[in-house]
Formats: sequence, C-alpha cells, structure tokens
Amino acid sequence: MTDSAKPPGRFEIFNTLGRAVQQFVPRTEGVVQLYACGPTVYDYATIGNFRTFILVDVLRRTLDALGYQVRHVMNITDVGHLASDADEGEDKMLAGARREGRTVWDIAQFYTDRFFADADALNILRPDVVAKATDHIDDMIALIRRLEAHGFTYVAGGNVFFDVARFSRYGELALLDRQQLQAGARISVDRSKRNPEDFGLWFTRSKFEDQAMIWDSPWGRGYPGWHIECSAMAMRYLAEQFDIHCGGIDLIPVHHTNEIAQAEAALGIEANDPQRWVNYWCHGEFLLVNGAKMSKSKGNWVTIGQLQEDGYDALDYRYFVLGAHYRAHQNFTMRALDAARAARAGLVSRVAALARAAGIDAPGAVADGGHAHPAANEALAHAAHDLAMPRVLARLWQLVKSDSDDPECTLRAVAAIDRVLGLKLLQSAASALADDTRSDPDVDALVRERDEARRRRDFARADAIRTQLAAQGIELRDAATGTVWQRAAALPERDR
RNA sequence: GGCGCCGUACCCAAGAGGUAAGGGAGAGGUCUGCAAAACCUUUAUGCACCGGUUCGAUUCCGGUCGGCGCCUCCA
Repeated sequence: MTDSAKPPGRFEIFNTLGRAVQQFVPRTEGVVQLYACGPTVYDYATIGNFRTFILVDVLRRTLDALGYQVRHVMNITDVGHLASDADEGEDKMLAGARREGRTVWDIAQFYTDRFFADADALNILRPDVVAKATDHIDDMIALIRRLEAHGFTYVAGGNVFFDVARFSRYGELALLDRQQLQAGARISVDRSKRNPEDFGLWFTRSKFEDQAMIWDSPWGRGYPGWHIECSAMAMRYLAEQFDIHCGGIDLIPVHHTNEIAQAEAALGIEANDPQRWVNYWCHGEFLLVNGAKMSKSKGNWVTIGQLQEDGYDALDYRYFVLGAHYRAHQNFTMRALDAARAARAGLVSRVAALARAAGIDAPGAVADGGHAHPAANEALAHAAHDLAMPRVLARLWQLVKSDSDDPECTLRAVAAIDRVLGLKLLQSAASALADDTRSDPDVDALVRERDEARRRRDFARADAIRTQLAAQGIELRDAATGTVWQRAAALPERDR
C-alpha cells in the first residue's frame, strides 16, 4: 500500500475547462473530491456507458495509487426527465415503466441493481457515496431557492427556469457561441422561455397525467429539472467547491454547461473569479460500434450481459477499453473484443507462470510491491500522465515477457500495475493455477490409461482416448511434467 | 449555419520535431509419436493527400479529401 507519509505523486489531467493537459492541484493537499455523473436507471446501461465508468474508475485508482485520498461520489438518476424543456417527448422513467408494466420505482430499483452487477463484473470500484436523485429533492429545492434569491430564475408557464442571460460565462466549458447556436435546429423551443438556452429547474406542468414522481415545492407540486440533481448532490456530499467532475463527452454542451451556470450562480462566483465551482472537468470520448455511435435511440446498443451470454468475461471488455486512450474515439467490434480476450488470457497465463516459478500457490494474495520495481514506477508514471492506459499495458507486457531471476518480485510489480488497471490479474492467475490440480476420477483414469498406451507406443489407443475425451469437451496437453487436461472453454460464436 | 474530434500495418491501437509502443491475427521455427499448449523469430523506409516552416515532420502551420460527433435526451 502507498506510504501515506509521502506526498502524493505528480498527476496531470486534460481539463475540458481550458482544453489542455494540466498539472492537477487539489483544493486540499493530498485529498481529491471527485464527482461522476451516474446512470439514468430506466434501462440497461450500455457498454458505451461503461466505457466512461471505467475511465472514472481508472482515474480514481490512479489517484489512489499516487497516494491521494479520494472521495468519490456518484448519482443515480432515478427521476424521470422529459426529452426537452418544451415538455415534449417522453419521460424515460415512465416509458420504461409502461414498457415493462411496472412502477417507476420498481424500474429504478431493477436497473440500479443491474448497473451495479455489471459494474462489479467489470471490477469497477463502488463510489464512496451513491446518491439517488429522489432522495435529495430537498437539496435541489434549496439550491433553486438560492438561485432565486440571487435573481437567476424566473417563472413562466408554471415552470421555474434558469435565466442564462444573467450568467455571462454561460457556455464557456463547451466553447459555445450563443449567437451562433441554431436554437431549435432539431427541436422546437418552448415559447415561454426568454432564451432558448434557458433550462428548467422545477416543473409543475407536465403533459403526463400519470406522472408518478412529484413532490411539493415552493413553486407548486412537481418535479425537478434535469441538471439540478448533480449540482445539489455534489455540493452536499463533497464541498460547495470541489476538484474533479467527470462524465461522458456528450454531457459537455448541455448538462455540464448548465451545471456550471446554476452552481456558480448560486455560489456567487463572479465571471472574473479564478475560483471555480469545479476546477477540473474530465470527459470520456464515445465508444463507436462498427464505426457509428451507439445510442439507445438507434437501437445498436450492446450490454455487458450480452457479451457475457456470448461467452466473454466482463474483464475482456475492460481490457479492450484500456487499450485505447480515453480521449480518443474507440471502435467496438467483435473482432476487437476477441483480440482483447486473447490478450487478457495471455497476460493471465504469463502471470500464472510467474507464480509457478515463484512457488506461489495463491498469487491473489501477493501484495503489490509499492513502487519498488522500475516497471511499476514507469507504468504508474504513464497512468499519472493523463491516464495513458495503453502505455501502462505496453509496459506491463514488457515486464511480463522479460526474463526475471526473481519471479516473486516481478509478481509484486504486476500487482502494483494492476492496482491501476483493475484487471484482476493475480486473482485470475490464481484460478488458472487451481486448474493445474483439478481432478476427476474418470478423466484421470483415462488419462493414465492413455499415458500407459503411449509408453507402449500404442498410439492408436492413445489417440482414441484423446478423441473420446475431446467429445466430452476435454482437451489434453502433454507437458514435460505430465499430461494435463482442461475443459475447453465454451465459446458460442456469434455472427460477426 | 456554427462548433469539436479523427484519418498510423490485415484488425484494434500508442506515439514524439530526429527517424514508428503494445496486443490480436498471419507466416516461419523450436518442442512433440501425432496434436495441443508453450516459447522464439518475423510482418509499416511508412504514419490520408498537397503545400509551407525546419538541418530534419508522420509529429508544427495552411489547404484538400474522407470519417465521426455535437448544437434535443444520451456516457
């Protein structure tokens, strides 16, 4: 574990606010306050969603490995939101409920559970705080009241809006030029708004008669706008001003832009104030599927569960994601996933071989070697430079392929590197080693008989036994130390 | 109309102003009764194209072509 007496290592991260890789300086020495936008739980999360959650996880692991104390907060959006401020489209939670004939509350619980099941399979660490929007309506109302007190709101058509014109820095994060935006280019604009960019803070008017999630508020019975929850919950569980806010790149132009507006307006942060609500904004690029964006609306989305049904381990997907830099597009194809699976398997088998060489039966228990090993040092340095995970992987491969006269030391370095990668390499190697000693009376008897036959050079009989076992899905390998067997991995092939 | 990103071998994908990480796949080899596994070796004088800056660019600048995305919700 990291020596907490030492100051944290240097960390650099690309800041969307400023569009440059910057040296990370936390507000409080040695402590990182991190907020990540979580899932909307009206349907399964896609592998694209999880690309971003893996980014957050890697960020958190890297900061931790560098010696920072990280406090990680994530929201669960379990309240329905309309498709636009114009009260159009459909409420996603309601749509999910209608689709499945269940209540919105059931839907939220079900998909929240599914989300964490997938996240666990991907070895994504749980945030320190998971906050549900519906548990924090009071915090949102309090924040809206603060905005109201500062004169940043107005009521129109029964709904409370944020007045963008009052916030001069509006759009800075997204480099938006308000004059050039084609408002309503793709959707119609709510006529009651003063400016097209104004966004709802609290709605009391909805076209949905069966709106199940409504609460009392100073403005009437209704429900909160889309953006207020993250700001309210981040400020509640972190501090009013904190270090890093993460999300997908698609959140930049609207969600995060609006979050900055409402939070800085509420906090009274002036336009020329160097003190920001959040100092570092970190965004993950999109995952493409066969060259095109994956989205729920297009229907070309893939879930972790689907990959598992096809015989892949969630960690194969994690390896795939780690193979590309988080700020670059990444193209998901089954062929690329196959490559990731093969690569991860190769890594695990090399780690298992190191454990054998070191005489360690349970490599899962190997403590990481701190930063004693140069390879671990270099790998961590790559991670610390804007999360260059492809370089971390390359360094790991170099380490694992090098001849080592101290396999245990190498193993400790692997453990240290995997602390950042989160690929469970040591645990996986442990189960690979367990396979070495697997036994089954019937199979063992046949294997012994075959060995006898081979000794007699009765290869016809030996091959017959091998064929017989193969029919049962058992593969034999005649290693120098004797014959070992394993069940062939069942890998249903999907059309690709 | 405005804004942003990208274009590296068969595939995925790093990269830096000084001569192309890593993985997968393929090929060759070692080993083996055969096979499998494992291991070794190997695969871009080249980084979309055209100009410019430079002693030197794939890496910087400008342009062209091509792909993707945003300006509704979406990670």
